[in-house]
Amino acid sequence: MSGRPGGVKAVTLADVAAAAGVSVSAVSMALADHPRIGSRTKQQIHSLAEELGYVSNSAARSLRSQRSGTIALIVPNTGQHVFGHPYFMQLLVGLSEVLNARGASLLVSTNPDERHGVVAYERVLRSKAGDGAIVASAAVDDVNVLRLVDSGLPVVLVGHYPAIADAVSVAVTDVEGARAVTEHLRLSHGLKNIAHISGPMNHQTSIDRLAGFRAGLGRGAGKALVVAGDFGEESGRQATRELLDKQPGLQAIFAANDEMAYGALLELRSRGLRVPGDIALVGYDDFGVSRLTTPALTTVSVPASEVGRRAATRLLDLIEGIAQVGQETLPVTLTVRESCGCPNDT
Amino acid sequence: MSGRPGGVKAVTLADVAAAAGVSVSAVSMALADHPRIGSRTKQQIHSLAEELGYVSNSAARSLRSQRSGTIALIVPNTGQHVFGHPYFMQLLVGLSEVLNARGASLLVSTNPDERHGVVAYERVLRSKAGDGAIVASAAVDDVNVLRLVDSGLPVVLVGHYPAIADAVSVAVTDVEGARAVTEHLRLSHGLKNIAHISGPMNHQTSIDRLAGFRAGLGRGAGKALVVAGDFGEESGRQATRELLDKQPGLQAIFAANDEMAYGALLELRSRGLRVPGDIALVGYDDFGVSRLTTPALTTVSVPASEVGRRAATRLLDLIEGIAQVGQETLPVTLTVRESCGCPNDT
DNA sequence: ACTGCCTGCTCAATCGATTCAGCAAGGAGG
DNA sequence: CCTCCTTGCTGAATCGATTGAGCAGGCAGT
Repeated sequence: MSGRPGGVKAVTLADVAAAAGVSVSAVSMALADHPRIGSRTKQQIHSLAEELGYVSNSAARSLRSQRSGTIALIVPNTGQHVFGHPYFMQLLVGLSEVLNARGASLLVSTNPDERHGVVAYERVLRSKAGDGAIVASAAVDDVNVLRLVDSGLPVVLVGHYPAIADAVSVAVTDVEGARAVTEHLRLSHGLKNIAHISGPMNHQTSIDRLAGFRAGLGRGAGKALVVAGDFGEESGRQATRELLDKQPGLQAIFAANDEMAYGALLELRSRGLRVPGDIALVGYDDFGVSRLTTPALTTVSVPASEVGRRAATRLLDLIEGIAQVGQETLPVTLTVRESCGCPNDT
Repeated sequence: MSGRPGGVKAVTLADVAAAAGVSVSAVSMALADHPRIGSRTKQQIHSLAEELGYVSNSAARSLRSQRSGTIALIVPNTGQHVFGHPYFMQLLVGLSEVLNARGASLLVSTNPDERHGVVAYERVLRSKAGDGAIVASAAVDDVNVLRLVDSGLPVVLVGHYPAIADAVSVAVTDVEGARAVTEHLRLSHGLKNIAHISGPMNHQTSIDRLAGFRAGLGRGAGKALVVAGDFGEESGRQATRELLDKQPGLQAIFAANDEMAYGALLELRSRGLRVPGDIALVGYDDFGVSRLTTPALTTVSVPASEVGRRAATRLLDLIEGIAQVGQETLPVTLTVRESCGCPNDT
C-alpha cells in the first residue's frame, strides 16, 4: 500500500511479526506451514508477508538449516576453457532446467588459473556454499576428485572415472560411439588406413574414444595411426599435418571431437585434398559446429544436455537422502552427414 | 597430523580457537589480519587453521557481514535460451574471469519458464543471495529491470536501455556496426536493394541494428526491406523465403545475427542461388558460426567477453562503493570474410 | 471437579563469524 | 610511586531464521 522508495531496506521475519502482532517464531512456522499454527493466523501472516515483500534471507536460512539450496558446478579449469566449449553450454542447459524446476540455484566454480587445481574444489567443499557438487571435465588422475568424493559431500561426476568406480556418475557410451563411427568408415565405406586424432590422454573421454576406435578397426584393418591433440581446432590441424606426412595411404581421419575435425578439414582443404573424395573425415560431439561445415561433418551426437539433466536430478536426490546406484551411462548416436562419404540429404 | 576420515565434519573458528588455546575472537581477528593481534599469535593461528583445513562458513560470514561475495547473473529467460546462444558463453567467459580474479562467485539465475518474468529478479533482489546483479538480454519494455535498478541494489545492465538512461550499463556500438556493414555492402560492393532480417523488436539490440541498417543505406539506396526474425536459424530461413518472394531484384541480405544469416544461407543455397555471386549475405556477432560456413560469413565482431569483463568490473566496483558513470559503450568491428563478395584470403 | 490432551502460540537456544567495548599486563613519563 | 598509554587478548552482542521445549486455555472423559 505505502509506496516504497528506492532504499534497500530488508524486510525480516521480525518486521512481519511486528505487523502481525505475533512472535517471530509464529511467522516462521506459519510460512513453513507448520500444523501447530492456526489456519486463520497463517492466512493473515501469508498475506502480510506478501504485502511487505518479505523474502527469507538466504544467509540466515543457510546458516541455521545447514543447507544452502545451491549446488555447485565445479570445473577444474579456467572460465575461458569452460564457456569456450559448447559442451558446457549443453551441460548447463540441462543442469539449469532441473535446478530451476526444483528450486535450487547454480553456483559456477571455475579456477582462477591453471595452477590452482585445488581451489575450485576446496572453495565449495569447505565453505558449505553448496549442498553438493557436480564435477565436470576433470582429468582422470586428478586426486582432488577422489578427495571430494571421499569427503562425504554429495557429488555427482560427469563422465567415467574408473579410479573411483563407486562414485555416483553420469557418462555416455563413448567406447561404443567411437566404435560405431569407426566401423561405419570401415564397413559402410570400405576404408582402410584410418587414423585417429585423440584428445588429451589424461581425460577419460579421450581414452574411451581411442579404445572405441581400436575396437572399431577390428583386425586386419591396416595400421592404427594415432596422434594426440588437445580438443582445440588448431591441434586438429597440427595433428593432420603430422598424419599426412607420416601416412601416405591415409583414407580416413576420425577426430575425437568436432573442433579438431574442423581443424583437420582446414588443413586438408589447404593441401587441396577433397573431403570426403580423397580423405573421409568424421568428428565427435555434434554441438553445432559439425552442422555448419562444408561438407557437413559426420559425427557422434552426445546428449550433453540430457547428461546435465540426469546429473542434476541425481545430485538433488542424493542431497535429499535418496540413495543412488553408481554409474549411469547414456547412449550416444551416430549422426551421418557428408564428410564420411555418404550422400548429402539436406 | 591425525588422518581425517570420510565424514563431513566442518572445521569452525571454535575448533581452531580450541587448538590454539585462544578465543574465537582472536582467531577471527588473526585471520583478518587485525593489527591488535600479536604477530606471533597470528603466525600460529594461520598455520593451525591451514593444518586443520579451516574454511570460513560462507553462510555465517554472509549473515554477519551482510555481504555474500557473490554476484548474480540474471537472465529473464529459460536456461535453454541462455546457454543455447554463444553470446552468453562469451559473456560468461568475461564475467568469470573478473569474478575469479577478485574472489567473487557467480550465481546464475535463469527463469523456470517464460511466464514468471519476475521470479529471476526477485529471488536475487530480496534474498540477499547476491551483492549485486548483472542483467542481460532483457526486453526493452521489461518493467522489472526498472524496478531492480530503482531498488538501490547494485545493478549493471548489459546493453542499452534508453528507458533507464541513468543506470550503469555496458553496451556495444550496435548502430555504428550495423551502419558500417551496410555501407560496406552499398559502397564497397555497390549493391542496391539490400534487405535486413531483424531480431525481435522488443530488444534494443534489434532496434539499434535496424537503425544502423537504415542509416547505412543513406538515401537513394533503393527500398529498405525489413523482415523480423527471432535470432534463431530457422527464422532466418523463413525470413529469407519471404524476402525472395517479395523482392525480385534483391542483391544483398544483412541478418541481425549470424545464426539467422546461416538460416538465410541454407535457404539461398537450396534455391540454387550462389553467395555472394547472386546475393551477398552478411551477419552480425561473430561467435564462431560465421567462421565455419561456406562461404565464410562477413559479419560484425561483438566483443562479448570484453563486455562481460567490463560489466563484472564495474559491478564489483559499484558494490565497493566506487561511483560509476552511467553508460559505457564498447566498439564493434567489421570483420570482412567472403560472403559479402570480398576475395577469400584464408 | 479433576486429570489428560489437544490447540496455538511464545521463549530461548542455536547455526558460525564478526566486532566493539573492555580488561590485564607492561612500559613510559612525571 | 602513581597515572596514562599501548599492546594483546577476551566477552558478549549481533546478523536472521529455525526449532524443540514450554505454557495457557479449552474441551472431553470419568
